[in-house]
Amino acid sequence: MKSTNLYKGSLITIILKLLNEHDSMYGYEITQKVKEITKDELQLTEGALYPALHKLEAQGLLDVEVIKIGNRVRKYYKLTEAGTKETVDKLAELESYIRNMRALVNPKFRLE
Amino acid sequence: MKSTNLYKGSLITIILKLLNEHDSMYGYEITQKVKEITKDELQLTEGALYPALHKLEAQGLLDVEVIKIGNRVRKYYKLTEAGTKETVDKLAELESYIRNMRALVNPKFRLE
DNA sequence: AATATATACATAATTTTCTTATGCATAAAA
DNA sequence: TTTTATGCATAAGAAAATTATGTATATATT
Repeated sequence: MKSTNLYKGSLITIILKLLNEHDSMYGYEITQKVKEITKDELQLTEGALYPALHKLEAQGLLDVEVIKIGNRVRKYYKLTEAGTKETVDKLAELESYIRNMRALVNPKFRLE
Repeated sequence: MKSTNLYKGSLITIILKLLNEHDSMYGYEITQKVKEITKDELQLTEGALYPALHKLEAQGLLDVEVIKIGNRVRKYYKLTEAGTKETVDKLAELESYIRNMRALVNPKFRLE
């Protein structure tokens, strides 16, 4: 990632959600999609992305399929069933996080 | 902090905003205020909070005043002028973060 | 034809930020 | 009187990132 500290801890959520939406993606594709959606405001760094993908795979949340494009290799990742469940949890955590941060920084959102 | 990874990197923003709103607070008071606002969903840990306060003070963003309550000590922190400016920046970063994360996880929010 | 940029993966060293554990001490409640 | 709450602090370790490299092919540019 290349941005403010706030993105620390968000990478897994981002990866899972994009895979949830696009079914199958490879690493470089994920970096480009994030750049596109955030209009260059968030740039995933390879040093963060690849280890994160490996970790998710090791946890059984992603399956990987290696494809040769000409002489080059691509690794396509997709969610496992466990990965899909985890995505739901991570998205709920994000909503909770945003709700709490809004309440903390904006008294208007401190309801009931 | 005691919660999901998402809160990583948010502590400074939280501290600055609460001090911006309350003028002067001490460490323990900040932990209680955060608990109250988030209904126990976010608990600041002392191991994170106190070093963060010391760091902000060292950076010239906070001033400290030591008060004796009976035989006990409290350290009241308040924003310096630089601290007030930094608060504005941090809040803008948070809004940007939330906007980008919303766009990433919710295709509906991907407006030009 | 040569060179720069884009595509595509990977890992190691270091830094940042936090958790967990511990320590000291007083005040209030059970 | 013993637990809980108040109030500060720091050190060891873990987690997650940044930064710096490395390898290699494909495409654009000069």
